[in-house]
Amino acid sequence: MAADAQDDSPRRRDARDNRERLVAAAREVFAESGFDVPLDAIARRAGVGRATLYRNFPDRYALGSAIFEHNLATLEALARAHVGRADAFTILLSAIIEQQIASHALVPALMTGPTAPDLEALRRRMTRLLAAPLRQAQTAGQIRRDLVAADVLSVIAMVSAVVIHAPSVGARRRRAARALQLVFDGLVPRS
Amino acid sequence: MAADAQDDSPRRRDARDNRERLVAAAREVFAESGFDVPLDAIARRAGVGRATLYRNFPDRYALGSAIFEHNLATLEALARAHVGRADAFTILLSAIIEQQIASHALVPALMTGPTAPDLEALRRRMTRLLAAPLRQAQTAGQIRRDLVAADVLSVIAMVSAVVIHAPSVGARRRRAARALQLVFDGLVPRS
Amino acid sequence: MAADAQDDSPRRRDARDNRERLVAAAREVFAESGFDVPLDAIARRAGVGRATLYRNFPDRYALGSAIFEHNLATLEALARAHVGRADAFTILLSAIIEQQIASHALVPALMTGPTAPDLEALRRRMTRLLAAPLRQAQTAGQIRRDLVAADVLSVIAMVSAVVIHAPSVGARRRRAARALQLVFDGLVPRS
Amino acid sequence: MAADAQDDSPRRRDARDNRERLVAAAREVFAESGFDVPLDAIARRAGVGRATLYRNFPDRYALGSAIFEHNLATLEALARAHVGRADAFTILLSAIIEQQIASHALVPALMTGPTAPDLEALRRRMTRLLAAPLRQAQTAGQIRRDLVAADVLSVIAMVSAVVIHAPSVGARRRRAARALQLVFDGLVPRS
DNA sequence: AATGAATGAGTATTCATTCAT
DNA sequence: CATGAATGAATACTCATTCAT
Repeated sequence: MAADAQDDSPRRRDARDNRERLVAAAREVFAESGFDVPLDAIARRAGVGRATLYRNFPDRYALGSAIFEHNLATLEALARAHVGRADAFTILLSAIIEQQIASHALVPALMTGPTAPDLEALRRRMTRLLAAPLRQAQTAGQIRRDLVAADVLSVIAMVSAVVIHAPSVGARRRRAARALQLVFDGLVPRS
Repeated sequence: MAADAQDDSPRRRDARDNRERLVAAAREVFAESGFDVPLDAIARRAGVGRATLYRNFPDRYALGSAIFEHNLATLEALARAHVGRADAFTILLSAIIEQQIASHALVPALMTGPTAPDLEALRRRMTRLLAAPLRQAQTAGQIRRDLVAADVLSVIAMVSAVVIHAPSVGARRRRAARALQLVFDGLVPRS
Repeated sequence: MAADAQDDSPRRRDARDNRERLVAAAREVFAESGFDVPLDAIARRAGVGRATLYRNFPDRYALGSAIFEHNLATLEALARAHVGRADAFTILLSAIIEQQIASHALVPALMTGPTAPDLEALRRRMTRLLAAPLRQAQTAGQIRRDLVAADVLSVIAMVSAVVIHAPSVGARRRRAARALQLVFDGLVPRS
Repeated sequence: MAADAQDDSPRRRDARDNRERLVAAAREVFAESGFDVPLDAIARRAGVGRATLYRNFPDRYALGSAIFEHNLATLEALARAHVGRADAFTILLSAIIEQQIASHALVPALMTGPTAPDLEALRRRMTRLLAAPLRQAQTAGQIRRDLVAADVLSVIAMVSAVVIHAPSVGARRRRAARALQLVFDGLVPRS
C-alpha cells in the first residue's frame, strides 16, 4: 500500500490518470448539474471517450462511490493528523459538512440508488473514522454520552438536507452553521 | 361539510374525480418509485389516459405541487382543530413528519425542480401555519425563544433527510423519532 | 335556391351560424398559422366545441374545401356583375390573385391532400367562370389566342407560388404584381 | 476527381457514408411522401438508427437544407462545365426545373420552415450561379434586359408550383414545359 | 487500450377523434 | 344538438450502452 507510486509502465500511468480525471470531472459535473446528469457530460469534461468511462466505472453509481471513497480517504488523513487532539471531533465534523456542501447532490442520490454494493463498507469506514474522536469528545463532556456513531451519521445527513437547496456556497455555509447550532443546542430551552 | 351536493357544473364532476384520482395515484407512485417515475405509470394507476394527465397537470412538478398543496390543506385543518391547545405545536410537527414519511421523495424533488412557481407561496403558508403554535410553545417554555418558523422548516427538512433512506415505514418512524429526540435535546449534554 | 332564407327554425339557424363561424375561423387560422394548424385552434376561434366542428366538417380538407367554395362563390358574383365588360378578365384575375394573397396556405395544401372529392368540381366551376371573360379578352387582342382556361389556372398557381413566402401582405402584393408583369409580357424580348 | 483516396481520418469514412446515405434517403422519402414524413422513415430507409440521424441533422430542416445544398453543388458544377457557352442559361434553367420536379416537396417546405439559418446563403449562391449566364443570354437577345436574378428565382418558383400537383413525373415534365412556354412568351400576343 | 459513432429502448408530448353528459 | 373531457395512436427526442476502428 505504501509503494503504490511511480514505478508503473506509462500505459498504466495513462490509465490511472484517466480514472482520476474522470472522478474529478464527475465531482464537478454532479455538483453543478445534479446526479442525474448525462454521463456523456462527464466523459466530455474529463476529455475522455465514452467507453473509457464505462471501462473504469460500470455505472453512474460506481462513479458516485469513487467520489465518496475519495472524500473518505481525505477525512481519514485528517483524522490521522489530529489523533488525540481535544478538538478532533469538531474538526472532523466540520470537514465532513464542508464536503457535503461541496458534493451536496451525491449522498442522497447514492442512498436512493438501486444497489450500492460497497456503500455499506464505506459507511463502516465512516463509523470507524468517527468512533475515537467521538468517544474523546464525550469524555471531555462536549457531547452527550448516549450518542453513537450512527447518530453522528444522522446528524450529517440532517445538516446536508438543509444545505442541499441553498442557491450558493455561501448560503449553504450559513445554513449549515445554523443547523449545527440548532442540533448542538437542541430545541428545548436549557434550564 | 355543509352540503357538498350538486357541484359546480354537470359534467365537471367526472373531471374533478379524475383530477383527484390523478393526485392520489401520483402520491402512491411517487412514494413507491420516486419522483423520477414515468408519468405513464401515474396515468395508468389512475386509470386515466395519458393526455388527461397532461390536461390537468402540465408537468410532473405541477403534480408534485398538487400533492404538497393537498398535504398542506390537511395540516391547516389540523391546526384549526387544535387552535389554542397547549400541545398544538407538537401535534402539528408530528403530523408534518408523518407526511414526510409517507411522501418522502416529494419535497427534495420539488425543491430541486426547475420551476417551482407557487412553491414559495406554499412555503409561506407553511410558515403561517406554524407561527401561532410555535409562539405558544415558546411561551409555555417548551421551545427555545430564539427559534423562528424558518428554523422549524429546517428541522422538518432534517428529519425528512434521515427518514428518506430507511427501507420500511416502520424503520422510517423509528429513525424519525430518534432524529427528533436528538434535535430536541441537542448534542451537548444538559447541565 | 331563391328562398334559402329566413324561414328556418331557430335550431337550424344556430346550426348554420355555427357552420359559417367555423368557416370564417378556419380562414383566419389557416392564414395565420398555415394549413397544418390543430383543428382545436379553429374550434376555439369559432367559439364552438370540438365535436361541432366534426359534425359540420368530417376532416380538415372539408373545411378547406368550404373556404375555397366560398371564395369561388364570391368570384362568381363578381363575374356576373361584370358580364360583357371589356376588362372582365383582368378584374377577375386580380380578384383571384387577391384571394390567393389572403388565403395563401390553402390551395397548395388542398392540392396535396389525400383525397379532395369535390375539388374537381370546384376546379370545373373555376374553369367555367373564366371561360367567357377569357374568350372576350382574346377577341379584344389582350390575350394570346392559344391560351386555354387550364393555362389560366396554371398562371394563378404560379403567381400564388411567388406570393406564398412573402412575410407581409404588402410584400405579397408587390411580388404578385411583378410576377404578373413577367408572365404577361414574357421573358423573351418583344420585337 | 483527382484522388479521392485515403480521406480525412480512419473511422470517419463510415460516418460520412452514413451522412450521405441519410441525405439520399431523405431525398427519396421526401419526394415520395412529402416533407412531413416521420423522420423514422428516413432513418429506416437509410438503414441507420434514429439517433444517428439526429446526430447528423439536428432537425428535419437541416436535412432539407442538406438536400438543397447538394442540388446546388450539382448545378454549380454544371455551370462551370458550360461557362461561356451560348446556351448556358437555358441549360441551367432546365436543370433547375428538373431538380424541382424531382424534389418538388422540398423548396416550399423549406421556405415555410421556422428556422432557415443558412437558407439565405443558399439563395445567394443560387443568385451568383445564375448571374453570368443570365447576362450572357440577355446580351444575346434571348432574354429581356430588365430581368434580374431574383426574377429568375421567381420563375423557378412559379414553374415548380405548377409541377407540384401533377401525379407522375411525366405529367410534371409536361406541365413544366407548358409553364415555361407561357412565361417565356408571355400571355399578351406578340406584335 | 482509447475513441466516438451507432444503436434502440424508453419517455414525453401532441392531436385527431370519440363519447358521456 | 352542443359541449369539452377523455382517449390512445403516432411522433419526436434523449441517453445508456455497445462496437467497429
